[in-house]
Amino acid sequence: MKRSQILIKTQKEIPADADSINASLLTRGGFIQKEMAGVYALLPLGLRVYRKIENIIREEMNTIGGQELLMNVLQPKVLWEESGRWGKVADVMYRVGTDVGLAPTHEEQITDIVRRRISSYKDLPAAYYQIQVKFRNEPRAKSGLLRGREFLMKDMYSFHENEDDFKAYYDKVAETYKKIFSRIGLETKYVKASGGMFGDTSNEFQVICPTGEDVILICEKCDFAENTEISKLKSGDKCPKCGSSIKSEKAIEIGNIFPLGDKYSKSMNAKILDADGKEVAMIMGCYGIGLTRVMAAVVEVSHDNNGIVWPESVAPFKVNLISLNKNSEADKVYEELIRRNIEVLYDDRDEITAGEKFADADLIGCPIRIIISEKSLASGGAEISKRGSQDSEIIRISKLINKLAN
RNA sequence: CGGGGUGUGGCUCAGUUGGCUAGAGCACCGCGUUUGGGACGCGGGGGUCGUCGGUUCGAGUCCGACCACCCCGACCA
Repeated sequence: MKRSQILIKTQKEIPADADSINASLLTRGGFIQKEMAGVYALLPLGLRVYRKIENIIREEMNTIGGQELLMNVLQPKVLWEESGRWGKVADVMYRVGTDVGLAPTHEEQITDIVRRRISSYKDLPAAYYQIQVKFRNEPRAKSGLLRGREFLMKDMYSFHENEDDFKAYYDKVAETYKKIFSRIGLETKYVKASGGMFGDTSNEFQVICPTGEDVILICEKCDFAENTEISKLKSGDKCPKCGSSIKSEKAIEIGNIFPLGDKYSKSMNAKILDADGKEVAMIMGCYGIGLTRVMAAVVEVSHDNNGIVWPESVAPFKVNLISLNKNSEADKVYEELIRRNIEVLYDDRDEITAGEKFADADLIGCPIRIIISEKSLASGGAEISKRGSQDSEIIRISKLINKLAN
């Protein structure tokens, strides 16, 4: 993609209403545009990052047998009355007229879909997921993409004939979540937490970060971790698992998995016949990842004074190619990269000073920067450097493409 | 939803005790000079000063209501 053709308008100034690092850098870099509190549009650059995250999640969900489907934003009141949540979630659910609401989550609808199609233990276990927009009327939206009123989420729901089967799948999902976040470049803690809307305990995936809203207690040695909202421990206590010291850390919750038991299957009459011909309520679990929140979390933990430092797996482009002094060599390299399917953002703009191109490249944060200029050509080729590193080297143009291809 | 703060070109802001054609920087358009860390000169375009009402000879400026955004709290599937 040529820089002169893509809709990016970087800005030097921090937006007056940017309340967080992610809002500031993503806005300045041209990834997002705020429309109102908690509502952001993904611009072409932001959408590219979002798609990378989405594809990683989709791939991993498919690997553990998740079947993708797409449910609805508009939710009928009658369904939510069945589960008894129409009144309960009134605060977070946007209403459209008197009988319709905008979906903040989809337990009701997935249960409705499954109960009308599955009536035998032979069809279980099963897991269904979607990647879709959610609406939650947050009393106070804040922190850019971290707490929005409209946001993108992957939510999966699993159905089982018994608790044991559910538990095995739950653990499998937890493992897969770890893998997903690690592929995205985020190190997570697996944290015991309250069930929030559902009342039971749940497990959260937290990224330790000073700008996080949550406070978690973690063991310095082992993997013990609890959210302070449910923990009886405090910083300095002994770890109940290994006896080491517990410390508290601020963190961002990017994923949350819940055992739902038979809460929805019972209230909504989602039953199957088991092997003995006995009618039982299905056991359910639900598993969420906030995609836009993940995007924000990456920025919160991976940036420097000059801008974002994207992990390669979710970077909008792998390479940021910069041409100085208008030269045909850079054009040729660009064409070759495109031909070889290497994602490249080519800063081909004339009448833009070198400093401005460098500043833009740092702000946008692609992992690899290549400069082709009179100076670089005179020293033997192209200058290549990694975002976040001061080091750079000159590489012959003939070798450049192969180096980038792997 | 309680307490506080802020609303002035696309962005960041200035605007004195109310005073006549509302400013700067960035961005944008034109011409020229520049070209390895957010260049410079000259010339341009772009504004219902959040909205509505009030006070006044006169309101960006004072008063009231409302709206929006931000902060602290409550809330957070």
